Amino acid sequence: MSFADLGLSDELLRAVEESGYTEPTPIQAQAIPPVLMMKDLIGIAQTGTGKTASFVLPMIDILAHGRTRARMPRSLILEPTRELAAQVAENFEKYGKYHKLNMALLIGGVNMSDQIAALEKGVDVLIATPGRLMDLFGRGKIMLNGCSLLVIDEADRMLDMGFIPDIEEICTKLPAQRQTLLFSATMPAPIKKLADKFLTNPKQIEVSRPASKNLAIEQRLVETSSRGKRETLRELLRADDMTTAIIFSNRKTMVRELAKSLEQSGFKAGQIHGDMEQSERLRELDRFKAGEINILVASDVAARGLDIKGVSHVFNFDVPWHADDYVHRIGRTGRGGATGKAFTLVTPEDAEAVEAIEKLTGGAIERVGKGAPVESSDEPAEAAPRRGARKPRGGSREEKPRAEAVEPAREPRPAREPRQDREPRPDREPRAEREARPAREPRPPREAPAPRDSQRDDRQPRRDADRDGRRRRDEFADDGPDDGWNGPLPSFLEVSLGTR
DNA sequence: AAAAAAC
Repeated sequence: MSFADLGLSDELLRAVEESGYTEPTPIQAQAIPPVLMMKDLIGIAQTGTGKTASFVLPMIDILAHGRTRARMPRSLILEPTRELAAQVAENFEKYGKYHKLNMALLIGGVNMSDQIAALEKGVDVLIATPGRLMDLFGRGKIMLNGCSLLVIDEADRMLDMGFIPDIEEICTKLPAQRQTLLFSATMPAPIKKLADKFLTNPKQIEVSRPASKNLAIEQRLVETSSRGKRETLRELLRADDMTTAIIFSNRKTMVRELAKSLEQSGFKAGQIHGDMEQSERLRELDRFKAGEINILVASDVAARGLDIKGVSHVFNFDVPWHADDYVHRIGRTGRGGATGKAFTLVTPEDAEAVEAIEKLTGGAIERVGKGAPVESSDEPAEAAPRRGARKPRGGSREEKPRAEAVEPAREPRPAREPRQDREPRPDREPRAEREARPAREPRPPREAPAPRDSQRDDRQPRRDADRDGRRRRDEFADDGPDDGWNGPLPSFLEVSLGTR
C-alpha cells in the first residue's frame, strides 16, 4: 500500500514524498479514499495515528478545484485548542505547497485584524477554535453558507471543554448539503448524538488507540510521597538518557512553580499553560522545539495532539485526574518511530487514579520505588517484590535536608547537545529559505512553529529510526525483569532495579 | 478537584 494507491493527485504525492512519508498509516489508508469520494466519515482515532493527514491530504485535493470568494470560506476545520489549530495549519502549508490554497487560522489570543484581512481575501480552508470563530461570525466577518466541507476534530475533547453547543450552532450555519468528517478518540453518547444529527450516512473507521498499546513508550510508576515529589523529579531529570522532557502537572500554579524552581536550579526549563498570553505560549513552544530549552513544564493544554519531535521523556508530576489524560500525556513521547519513557510520580493518595489508568492501558505498570512509605500499598515491603519494584531500604537520599534539593547534585544536562547528536534534523528548513517562500496569507501567528518541523503524527517512522527502535526493543526483550529498560538509571533506581 | 476557550 502506498499513497499513490489512494487516489491523491500527483502534486500532493510529491509534497507527501518530500515530507518523508512513503506509506500511509492505517487510518490514512482507510479514510482518504472515502473522503475523496465526498463521503461523510467518523474516524475513531487520536493523534499519533496519522489522523491529521487523513483529512488534510484529501481536503487539499478536493479544494484544488473551485475558487474562493471573499468572506466565504469553502471548508472549515474545528480544533479544541489553539496549538492544535496551528499545527493543522502547518500541515496544510506542508502538504499544500504545490497547490494555491488560501488558508486562515482563526484562534484567540492573537490580533484579529490579520485574520479579518485574510477572510476578506477569501479562503479555501478555515482552521479555527470555536470561540474566535463565533466571535468573528458575530461581527459579520464570515459567512458559512459557502462552506461545504466541515471537519470536527478531537470531538470528545470538544465535549470535555463544553464546546458542543458552539459546534451545534456552527453546524446550523453551514449548508445542509455538505461533507462532514468527525474525529474522536472515544465515542461517548453526546458525540454519537452529534454525529447522528450532523452527519449523513457516515462511513465509520476505527484504529486502535496508539498510546495504550504503544510499545515504544516505557512506562513506570515512581512511588514517592507528596513531599518528596520535587526531589524525585529532579533525580529523574538527571538521568543520562534524559534529553528532552515534558513535565505535566494538574495545576497551572504548580506548572509555574516547577518551571521557576527548575530554572533557578540551572535546568533549561520553560512552561506552557492556559493562563499565559498566546504569544508567550507559542514562544515557549518554539524555544522547546528549537532546543533552547529541553524541559517544558505543562498543564493539560499540551497533553493532546501536540507533536514535538524527539521528546525522550514525559513526567507526570501529578497523576492526571482522568485516565484518558494519562494516555494523551504519555503520547507526547515515543513518536515517529522513536522510543520514549514515561514516568508518573505516584503518592499513596493516587491509588485510585492509578488503578483507573492501569485498567485503561490494560495491565499493571511497573513500579519503581524511591523508598517513600506507601501506606495503602497492595503489597507489603517484605512480600515478593514486583519485578524491579523492590523497595530500597535506607533511603539515604530521603534524609537529605530539603534545602539541598535546590541545587542539583550534578550539572543539569545542556539543553540541546544530546538530541543534536542523535537527530541531525535534516528536515529543518533553513530560515532564509523559509522566509523566501511566498508568504501564504495569513502566516501562523509569530511565524510560529516551523511548518516542516512539526506535526509528526502522520510521519511514518524513517527507515533507520524504525530499525533502531526495533533493535533496541528486541535487545532488551530477553533481558529479564527489566525488559525494555534501556539506558543508565538515576542513582536511586539503580538500587531498586539493579542487578538481579 | 483541573484545564481548556472570545473580548
